[in-house]
Amino acid sequence: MPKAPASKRALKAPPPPSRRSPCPVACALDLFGDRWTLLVIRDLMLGRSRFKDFVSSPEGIPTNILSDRLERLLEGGIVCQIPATDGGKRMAYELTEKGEALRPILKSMRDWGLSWEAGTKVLLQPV
Amino acid sequence: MPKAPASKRALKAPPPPSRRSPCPVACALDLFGDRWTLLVIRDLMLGRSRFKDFVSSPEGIPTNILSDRLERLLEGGIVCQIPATDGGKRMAYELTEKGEALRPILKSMRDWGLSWEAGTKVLLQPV
DNA sequence: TAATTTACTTGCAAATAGCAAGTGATTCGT
DNA sequence: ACGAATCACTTGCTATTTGCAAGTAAATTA
Repeated sequence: MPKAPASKRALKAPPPPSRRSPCPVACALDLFGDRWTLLVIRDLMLGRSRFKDFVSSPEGIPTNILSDRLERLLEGGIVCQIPATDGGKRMAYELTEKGEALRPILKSMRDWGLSWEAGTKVLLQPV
Repeated sequence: MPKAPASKRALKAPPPPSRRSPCPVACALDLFGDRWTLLVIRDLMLGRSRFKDFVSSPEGIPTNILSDRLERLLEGGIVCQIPATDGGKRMAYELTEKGEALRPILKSMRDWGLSWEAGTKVLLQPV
């Protein structure tokens, strides 16, 4: 088996009920308002599901950050773990219904970037 | 006049063309992938336009962070400055067309939060 | 014109990010 | 079945960023 999930000491996850406000946007940003989380979710939406897949995305997320973000996404109910399809003992990550519901956000971000940021283009293809 | 805009030393803005990848999502996150920027944009979309308005939003953004974020948004072409409507000498911030184009992102984030995060509710009303 | 408000800056401690180098299971190749 | 490679992480360390509290100076108000 792989090692136990990310320890609490490595990169601290904030105690869950410390919302800055009841605003739905603020609350969403408490969950994924950082430079990396939505890129992992992007990868999941394109069918990537394994730790190594996220690591090998073009942005090069550091592995300790990835561990922390996956842990937060699990705690937030946005992803879950399932047995990998290769029949082995390793696990894969998958979006929950709550995570799938983020798709319009990612789509509108992609559209905005393509429209307003010169030189951007879709490079990752669905699996 | 108020003091000159935020200095470069206070909180460093990254050299513009250091994109992590040409992905439109990654590029968008380079501009507003943090806990505060989209809250300022939310306020702007609701008609707030002055420094003090952003400071008095319920999340309580620290003023040094706000200065830094406004500076980045100006550099990124997402906001601009215009004379405040009160006829005085002070300036107000306003979304550019590029900034206005972020509206679908904010809307989908609000909808997601309202649907999936218990206890969230719209609290800020348009001016 | 004195007091208040606005729009910031500065200094500092604490938290977070990110790099490089492990570590120990699992899987692959032969 | 055994060694080598891969996978999914953790650890240690430094650099950067955050966020609080306390200024500061111009603009506005009384």
